[in-house]
Amino acid sequence: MHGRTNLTAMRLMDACEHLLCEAEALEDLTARRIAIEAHATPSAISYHFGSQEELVAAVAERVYRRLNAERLSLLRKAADRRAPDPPDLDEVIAALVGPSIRWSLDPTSSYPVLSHFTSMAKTHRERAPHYRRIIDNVEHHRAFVPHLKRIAPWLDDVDIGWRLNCALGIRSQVTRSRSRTEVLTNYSIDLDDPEIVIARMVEVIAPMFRR
Amino acid sequence: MHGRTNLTAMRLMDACEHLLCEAEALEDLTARRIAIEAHATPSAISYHFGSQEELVAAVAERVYRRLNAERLSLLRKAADRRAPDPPDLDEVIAALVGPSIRWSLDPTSSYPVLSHFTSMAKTHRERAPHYRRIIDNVEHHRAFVPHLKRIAPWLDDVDIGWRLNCALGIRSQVTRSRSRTEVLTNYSIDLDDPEIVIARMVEVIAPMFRR
DNA sequence: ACGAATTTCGAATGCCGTTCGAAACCGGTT
DNA sequence: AACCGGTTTCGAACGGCATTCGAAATTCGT
Repeated sequence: MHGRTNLTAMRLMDACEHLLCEAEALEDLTARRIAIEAHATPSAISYHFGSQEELVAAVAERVYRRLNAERLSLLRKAADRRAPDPPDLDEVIAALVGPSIRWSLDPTSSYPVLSHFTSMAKTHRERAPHYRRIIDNVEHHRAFVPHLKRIAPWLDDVDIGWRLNCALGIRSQVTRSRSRTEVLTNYSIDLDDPEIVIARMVEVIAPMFRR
Repeated sequence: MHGRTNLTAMRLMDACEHLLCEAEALEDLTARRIAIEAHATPSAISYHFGSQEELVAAVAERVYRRLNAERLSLLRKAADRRAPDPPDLDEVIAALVGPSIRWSLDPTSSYPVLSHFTSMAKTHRERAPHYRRIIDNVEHHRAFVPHLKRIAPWLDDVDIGWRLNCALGIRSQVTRSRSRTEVLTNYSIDLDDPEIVIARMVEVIAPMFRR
């Protein structure tokens, strides 16, 4: 009953993810198109997920898990490399923002799902539980706190969290407001090269954690 | 013909602005509701603006102008206070992000128009000319470049533009992802006090412009 | 006061997401 | 092999949406 382990439920999620990646704008995603691509009918979406909104949320959650796994893996690697000393600050920052940057520039990644999802959360009521469950989930960001605290022991948890939040804002600006970033930097930075962009971000974020 | 200096065109813009401020989500804004509030019919929107989208864009542009005027006024004030010496860095940053922060916390301001507008630009095709005209307009940001360059002469235009862009990302994060900011800072910062928030932002942005 | 141009209106169009009852399908029991 | 309850699929609705368009109404220069 209403299971999402069902075969067509899976096909609906895959179709939705694929369409979200291809879609230039969120309005290109319609229940009818998803259904056709999944060889099902629009009512299957309501049946298995309750609504199209919740289908997208389920897909976004799946993609988020993949991205966060990559982030945490890089963080662990950075911590292990220097253990038992504190990890390298630049490396930690790169672990935080790197995966998003690389995904957003990789045309084969599912990054568009995430940007479409957050804009959908704003278009519909953001307070809805199936949105908050995903948006307010910051466990994967909290994992960075203890490491950053070892690097900058003079900052307390609030300071660290605030700086983390600022770093995420910078990342969003770069991944989501590309045209603005281009104009402000006079088209002089190669925004297609993830490593250049990450280095630029580290250059700006690292000083937040230094005296 | 299709003029937006018309009386009902004005009433449509006012109604649209008002509804956008009240609206919890963008989906609450419908052509019918706008028309009712403006004592007109939905077709009046198409007639005067071409589409609902373009009506919202026109309203957003109007609000943007008010916000940017405030920003530039603060910047000028900061420059004048120290002339002919370079202005105070903290004051320049406060001029850049302050108005947005204050507006976003002032329930009587039209700030919701701007956040709804940017999320609408993402929902519909972002490349459409009436979006780019507004989003890519960064003249009011460019005005900050020469002042920042005097403060940090070792940075070139690209560095300054990049840091400006990062500062704007931080601002967006704080104004638009409030619940995330709250969680990451353990609810320990009073996000309702604009001056506290601005001080926190200066604390993080200023180091970008120091050696 | 007339006529052309501008503005308003209301019905119709074609989308959209979702609902709902009937049909189809499935695995386990007689 | 026939049956059956639970699960899934389907297709025809429904109401709401933005927009179009021709006809009515209004405005304004003459």
